[in-house]
Amino acid sequence: MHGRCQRGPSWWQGKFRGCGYRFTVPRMAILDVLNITSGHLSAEDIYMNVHKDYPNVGLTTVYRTLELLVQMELVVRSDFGDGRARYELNQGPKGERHHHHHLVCTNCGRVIDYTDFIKDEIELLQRTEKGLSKKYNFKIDSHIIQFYGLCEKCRRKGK
Amino acid sequence: MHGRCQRGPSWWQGKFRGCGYRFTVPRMAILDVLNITSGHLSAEDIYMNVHKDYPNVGLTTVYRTLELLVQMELVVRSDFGDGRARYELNQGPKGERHHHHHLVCTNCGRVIDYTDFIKDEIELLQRTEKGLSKKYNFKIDSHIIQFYGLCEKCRRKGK
DNA sequence: TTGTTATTGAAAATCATTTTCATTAATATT
DNA sequence: AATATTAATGAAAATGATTTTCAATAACAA
Repeated sequence: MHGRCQRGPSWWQGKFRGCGYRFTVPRMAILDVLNITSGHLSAEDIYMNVHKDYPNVGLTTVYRTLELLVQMELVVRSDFGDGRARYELNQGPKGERHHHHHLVCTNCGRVIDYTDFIKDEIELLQRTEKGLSKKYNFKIDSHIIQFYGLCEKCRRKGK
Repeated sequence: MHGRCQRGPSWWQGKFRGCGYRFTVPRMAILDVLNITSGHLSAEDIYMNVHKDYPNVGLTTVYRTLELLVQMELVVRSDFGDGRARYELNQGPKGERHHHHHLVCTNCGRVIDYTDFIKDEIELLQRTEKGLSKKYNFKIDSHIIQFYGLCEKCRRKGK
């Protein structure tokens, strides 16, 4: 690959230092896992991945770091209704934010990100948000849109 | 009031019997609480309310009954991200279903139901669902739309 | 190199929810 | 109405994700 990645260890380090936090080995390891692995990882998933290379990083630290990363808006936490939170990086390697919503399979738990149709949704959301803000004097900061159903595989299995 | 209520003990009893379930005192008490109290109650909330009149109904039974009611589609379970599930009756006293979405205050936890803009949303959702179903061969059964932010009160307090 | 203090890991605590299991009670049957 | 059947119940224990506690460690400024 040519060129260098705009994100990665040194960028993260700067971000941490800038916020007054220390850039520690466990924190880097956790960010690495999130960066390399695609998908929606649970704290346990992340812990197990980190554990391969850094067996002395504890689960507690994973939770604490994730909390910090969410607060720093480097990571997004989602809840798909299976009793455990899921985490994913908020930004791609170039820093672009992939605003997306989720399709969640209620049978196998698979989560599909989709960015299609987002445009229409955004438009509706903006209208709705404007209307709701006015009517209820409610300041909207964020929203959740999720679809639940059966994924291709589980449909075929006739669940 | 004139006329009689289309919903209530005897109707519920019929529904239960029809499904092959017994209509017990705890189940009636729990439905009563859900019927009388408006809003989004946690299992604990319901337990405490039931407990006033029926001190020997246990929390376990509340959980079990709620699970049953959700499965019977008499009750809707929601998750507002505070670590406990919330429950509300799916139908008003006349049997009408109030399809609504939620505004959740991230400061005080207040939840506002809204039915405005639902028409637009439904339309968009149908389009989106159709598109997503086709593209990902995903059979969509349900969706969640929730807005998070600050309610009027909390805004004034300058949170 | 050293001091300061944020960060860490292990173990214990928390908290909502679920499971277990012996007892009770709703309903069908007599 | 009395009895039998078995679904439903309640108390206590178990579960499982997440949080807290606290003494030890390590990042980084001086």
